Amino acid sequence: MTDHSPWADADRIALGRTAGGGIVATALSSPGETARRPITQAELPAWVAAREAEAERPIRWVWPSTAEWYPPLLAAGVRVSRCHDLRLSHAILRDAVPGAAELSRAAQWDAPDAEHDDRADTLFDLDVGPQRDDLREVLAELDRQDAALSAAADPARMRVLLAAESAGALVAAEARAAGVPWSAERHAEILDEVLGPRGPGGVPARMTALAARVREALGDPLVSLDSPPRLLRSMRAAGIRVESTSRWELAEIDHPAIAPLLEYKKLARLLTANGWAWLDAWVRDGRFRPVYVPGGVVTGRWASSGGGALQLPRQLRGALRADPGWRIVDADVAQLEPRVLAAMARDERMADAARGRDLYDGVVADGAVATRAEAKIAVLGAMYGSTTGDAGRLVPRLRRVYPRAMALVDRAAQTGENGGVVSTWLGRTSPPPGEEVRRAQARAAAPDATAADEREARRLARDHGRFTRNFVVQGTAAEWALAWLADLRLRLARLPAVDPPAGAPRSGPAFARRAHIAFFLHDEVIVHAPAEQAEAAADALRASAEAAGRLLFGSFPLDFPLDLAIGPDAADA
DNA sequence: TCATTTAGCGCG
DNA sequence: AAAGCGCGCTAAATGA
Repeated sequence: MTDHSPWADADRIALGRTAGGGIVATALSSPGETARRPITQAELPAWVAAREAEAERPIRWVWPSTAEWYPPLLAAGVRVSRCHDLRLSHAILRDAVPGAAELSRAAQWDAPDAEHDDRADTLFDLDVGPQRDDLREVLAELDRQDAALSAAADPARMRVLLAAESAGALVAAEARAAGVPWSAERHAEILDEVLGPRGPGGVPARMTALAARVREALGDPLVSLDSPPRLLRSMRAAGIRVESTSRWELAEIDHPAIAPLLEYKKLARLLTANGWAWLDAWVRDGRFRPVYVPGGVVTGRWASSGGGALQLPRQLRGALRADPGWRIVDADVAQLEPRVLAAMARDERMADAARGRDLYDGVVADGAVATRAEAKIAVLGAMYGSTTGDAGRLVPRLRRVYPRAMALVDRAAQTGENGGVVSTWLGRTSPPPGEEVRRAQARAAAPDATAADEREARRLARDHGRFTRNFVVQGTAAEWALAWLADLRLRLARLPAVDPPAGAPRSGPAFARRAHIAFFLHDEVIVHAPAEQAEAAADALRASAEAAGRLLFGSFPLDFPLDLAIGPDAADA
């Protein structure tokens, strides 16, 4: 490089706004700011793309919020390689670094992202944006975060966490822009097959028929099956002794009304949650576009808002359909959470049980329990804090065989029960016990406390202990998954662009021209890939899983095997 | 009448 | 009515 452009040399480029609302970029290198430039809204995508192209090493774009700043770039076909999401990083550092008082005071960073409107051409909603989008504030917050990072318990791990969290935000925006390839035709077929044709008022014929059978069996020709209180009264009148109308309780009952009622509930659920109305509202042009909310769960998992992206019933998986000439490459990690637990605890015996096979089979082979089903109950029970029933009986046997892993979750539970804070492998911290817990403790400690007060306080403390027990595992699993996604998106981005099918529009998001992440759900990734890149995408998924394990846990001998399938070409299906 | 809570069930 | 963690969504019930 002869030219030494400050932009090409920059480690980070921060984006913000001037007092007048214009966009301004600054180049940041280790000594400080090296260049500043105003950019119009219209030229921003091309300018960003040019910086990405000329950079000597990957640029990290620093911006207030990926959810607000990235979608317009994606709409213009521009991707970035890395970013630092100030809002997401703020939330992590604020809670994880005890001395980060300045971050706590900068409360404007606690406000949620503005809803991005796909149709609007404004970058964001101005009543949320200006205060933290102001470039001076962006740079001030970045300074605060850099300082907090240095003060973190383990700055190196925290740096990985912030990078992973930010990369996740990029994936969320990209996956939404790409959409899940979804066959509305196939979805409607499934609805027709399962629910039957829609009768008067839009009520499916099979539901009407089942409801009639239930009412007949109850001897109550008018009862509404959709109202739990009325249904409960009607069932009791018919001599059925139940406390609720939930499925798990009804399943125990022997009565002619039960079978059709359970079937009715199943259909009603499909109709209301993912029926024709859902199809209408959420599927357009062959794509389902859920709104992902990175960092939306306290543990660091993503949440979603709208469309129920995280609850798509297995029943409808058949509607997930690749474009002609493309393939669905679907991968999920087998037993992610117990694997992560084994690695965190450095429990080599548990890692041995997991390596190269189904972890539950390994637990059986270790003689801890007799069957795979028991192993699953025991392992989940250990991570969730079960104390009764089968799990209560089986968990102690696990404690003898995997003392290190069990000690880790037991300690996390004890800390939470005592009102303490626990943290994930990379350093995300659990929220302290809430108001309700503290009030109950205070009541139980008062001189006039009753036995009931004390029981209530202990119950709430144990509830919080189960939460912190699970937090360390669920949260670290979320970190592993973010690392997997982050590495995967960069690998996929290196695949060559393919020509769109003849007649297809040649413009549009550049990433739709190659294999890309189309869906993510805690431990599962769906890649939509041109047929000729399907194998490369599968290799990338596996290589990224391997890389994520090494990034978090170094040389600890544990693998993260994927259940991976390449779907059929649409034409074969 | 509208806003909030509850019951129930889908996902990991 | 959950035991045993974390979510979102819908319709009905309840509260204001």
